[in-house]
Amino acid sequence: MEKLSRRQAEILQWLHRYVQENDVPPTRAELMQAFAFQSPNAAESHLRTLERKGYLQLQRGRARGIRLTETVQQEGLPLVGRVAAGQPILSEENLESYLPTADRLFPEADFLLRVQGMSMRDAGILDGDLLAVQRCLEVHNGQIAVVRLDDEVTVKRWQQEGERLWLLPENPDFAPIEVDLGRQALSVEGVVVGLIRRGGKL
Amino acid sequence: MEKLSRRQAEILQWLHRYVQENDVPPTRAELMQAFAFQSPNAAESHLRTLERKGYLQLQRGRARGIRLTETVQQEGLPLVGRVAAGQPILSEENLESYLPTADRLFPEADFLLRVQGMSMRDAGILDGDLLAVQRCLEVHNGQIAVVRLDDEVTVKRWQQEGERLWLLPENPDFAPIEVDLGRQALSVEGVVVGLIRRGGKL
DNA sequence: CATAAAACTGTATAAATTTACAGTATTCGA
DNA sequence: TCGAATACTGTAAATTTATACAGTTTTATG
Repeated sequence: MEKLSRRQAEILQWLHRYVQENDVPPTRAELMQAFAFQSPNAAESHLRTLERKGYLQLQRGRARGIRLTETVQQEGLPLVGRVAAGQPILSEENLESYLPTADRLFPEADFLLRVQGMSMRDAGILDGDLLAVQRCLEVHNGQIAVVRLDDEVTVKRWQQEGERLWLLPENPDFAPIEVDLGRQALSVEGVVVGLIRRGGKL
Repeated sequence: MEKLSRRQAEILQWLHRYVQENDVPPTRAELMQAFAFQSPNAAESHLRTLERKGYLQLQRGRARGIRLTETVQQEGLPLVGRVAAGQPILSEENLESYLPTADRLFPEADFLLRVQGMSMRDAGILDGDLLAVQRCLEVHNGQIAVVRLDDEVTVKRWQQEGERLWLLPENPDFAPIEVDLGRQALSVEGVVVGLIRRGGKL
């Protein structure tokens, strides 16, 4: 979406608050008053600009016919299922669905990942759970990380000492993975900041 | 709130849908068209009636100045923390806070309960987790139930054979609880239908 | 530096919208 | 059965609102 000038962003923000508070979008005159414009056309042209840039939609010939575009209102989080080899984790192929409103519960999260397997059982992470993941470059010891190793995405607890990294499962049936960061390619997809479990198997 | 006639309810419902779909309340003329009235005053007087009965608020002299009263729109779920003895689980005293939008993730749930203790660890339920609970009267074997026993609220897996009930923890460090339904008072608060875990200890 | 876009003033008017007034027929509770 | 409330028709302003047109000044941007 095309970038907004400072003034335009200011006006868009005001529009949001106005609708929030009044349940009705404002008129040109009201926008004019709020910003102390001397002309209704100042309001009009700002609205036209915001429409052109895709932030709202004007319904011609209707009083207060201003529709704020969805994307600005609430986003939700994309849900990543089975991760295809070689694909970026948030690519179309991996997108299983989309949970609206999930971003409200986990404001820091960037996406949700469906857990496969029981290797983190003792950390309270079961097969089928959805992990809220925040993208990041660095992981601190003790955090649970989502990493890609040999084109496989895995969730493990991070334990690093210099170049030596252990990816620790939380289940005695699984063995820790040892990684030499100097030799092996490993990419960090993010850290786990939350969990959602839904439905039947409970 | 004063009762609505069939026609009035019909109109209120239409108003709700209209706002939902258009982000703007309708004009008298639009309401008139939708119901095939021959006069805008039919719309006007219906709106006045609905206002008098408290279902909406008309902003005089403003185009589309119709505010629908915030009906108890089940937005979000109440979060129950420590449950006080003798109090109904959803009473004011027990309400810790309120998670807006959580109802979207767990449509069947009636409230959230903060878990205390590790007795359900092996079911992936850890101390501090939030359980989405659906109120119900009956629990089936194998479901995880929220029950009140001797004025204490506890979360356990349900295993019943006739009058004999076992409340099974999912952690070898805890002992099962045996209940004789004929003798002991036990009230079912609901069954677990989901789980939310947030933040740091991950 | 030229040119476009941004950010306005100022005026005017057509169209949209609210809202008052004057009725009629029907239903419903007391 | 009587009055009030419901559910409308029909008309006509008064007011609100959108929006076109004609400008000016400032700020980015290639």
